[in-house]
Amino acid sequence: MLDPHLLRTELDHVKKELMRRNFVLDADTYAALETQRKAIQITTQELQNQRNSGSKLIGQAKAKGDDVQPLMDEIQHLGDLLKTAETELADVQAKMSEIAEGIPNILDSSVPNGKSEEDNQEIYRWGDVPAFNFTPKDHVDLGEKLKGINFELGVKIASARFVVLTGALARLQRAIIQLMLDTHLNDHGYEETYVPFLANAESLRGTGQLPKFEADLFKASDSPALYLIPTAEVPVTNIVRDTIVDAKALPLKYVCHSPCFRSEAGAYGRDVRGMIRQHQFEKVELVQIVRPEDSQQTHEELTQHAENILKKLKLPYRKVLLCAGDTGFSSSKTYDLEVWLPGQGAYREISSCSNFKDFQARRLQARWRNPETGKPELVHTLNGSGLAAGRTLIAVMENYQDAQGSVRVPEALQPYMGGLKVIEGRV
RNA sequence: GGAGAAAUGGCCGAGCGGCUGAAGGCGCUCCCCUGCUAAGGGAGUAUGGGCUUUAACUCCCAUCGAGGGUUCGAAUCCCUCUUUCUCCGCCA
Repeated sequence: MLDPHLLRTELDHVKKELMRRNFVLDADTYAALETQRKAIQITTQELQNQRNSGSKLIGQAKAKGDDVQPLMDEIQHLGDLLKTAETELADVQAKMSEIAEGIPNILDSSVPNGKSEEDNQEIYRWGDVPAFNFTPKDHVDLGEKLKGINFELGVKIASARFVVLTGALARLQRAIIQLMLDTHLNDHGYEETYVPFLANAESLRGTGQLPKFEADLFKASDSPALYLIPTAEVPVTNIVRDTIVDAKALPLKYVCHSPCFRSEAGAYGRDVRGMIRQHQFEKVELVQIVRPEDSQQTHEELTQHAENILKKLKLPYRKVLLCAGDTGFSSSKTYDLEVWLPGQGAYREISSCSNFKDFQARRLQARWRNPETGKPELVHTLNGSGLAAGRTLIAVMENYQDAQGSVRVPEALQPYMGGLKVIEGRV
């Protein structure tokens, strides 16, 4: 959510900023509501004031034993007026917050203009794209040959966009997750967390998935309303909802492995082959809660932490700064890390690292006590995949394949595979 | 799942329908005092909004788990919900 103060005082500026996202803010409607709100709030509070002071007089008169009836007659009628005013006020406020909750974050000034992924800005590439003296297979063919990835079983047990992993490949995914967790714990100083995989509406509202993107979620229960988490960002960031964090405790650095569930409602026909786009996938998520002045720097560091995993696995990737049109609703600035997939001959997203600044914090009422002002102030929140485990598995398979269709185990993963160096096809 | 009890500031804890945004204690901050320490004395110590076309102060409004209701007036009375605790049952 944006600062209501900003919406009040610099509405035109906000509108102009949001144009970069192709988001059209109905400023006139909002401004009209704001004018109404102000007027109604003033009358409401004036009425409340009259009632309060009148009631106080009655109390005092009663204590003295005076006749109270005339006073009571005087303020009795206020009740109805107040009720009307209060209802009207609540109504206007509800309308305003409905609009406000649907407004995306203002982009950082460093975010380039652009409409779609094509306008994203490549920052740099890392690693050498492997040269094969044979035609590299994609992970679907490799997985079939290695008898470790089975999409038919996913369909049988659940539906399309689910998968069953077995044997060494299932273990390889777990090894990848272990490597990531250990790296973030030991090298990057994160704290491991274990969280609910179902989240309530309030939590999802806090991180920005609700109310606007309910269609992307799986709802698991109606009362209470619970949703399968689309990312660990939701439960982990909500750790600080409605809290005032001690300044000395910042930054909070959490790492969390979790499954993620996405309905992929808008993705019919996209990435139907393979496990690029699944309803359920594993991810290791990094979340940081920081002082506002630190978030810019933290964003760079957090992205670096995700990159370090790719480097440990020696997977070629590129770092991309998302353009205005491709940056997510809650984010002010996002770097994507895209890993090279030989099977597709393309770079594909494997991590997304975002600085939300105070956008989520305001929805979450996540604050810290600034020692300089002594006042509670909003924190900044950031997160990034470090990394998506399913896609990492794919990337390892495709980049480490040989002509026989076997997959070498990257050195960094061998300790987690009981020393196994090569995954070979089996009968 | 059944029965009962409870929910008040950073924490503990009081609170008869009116003078209670809230006693008292602890903690914390500042000041005073005493070589140091300990002890002692004094003052202060919730959040959000009205609120910006200077800001601060004063002022006004809201908030005692949440939401409704009764009333001129609710922390206090009534209803619903949530959560926590105790006992029973069930369970990895």
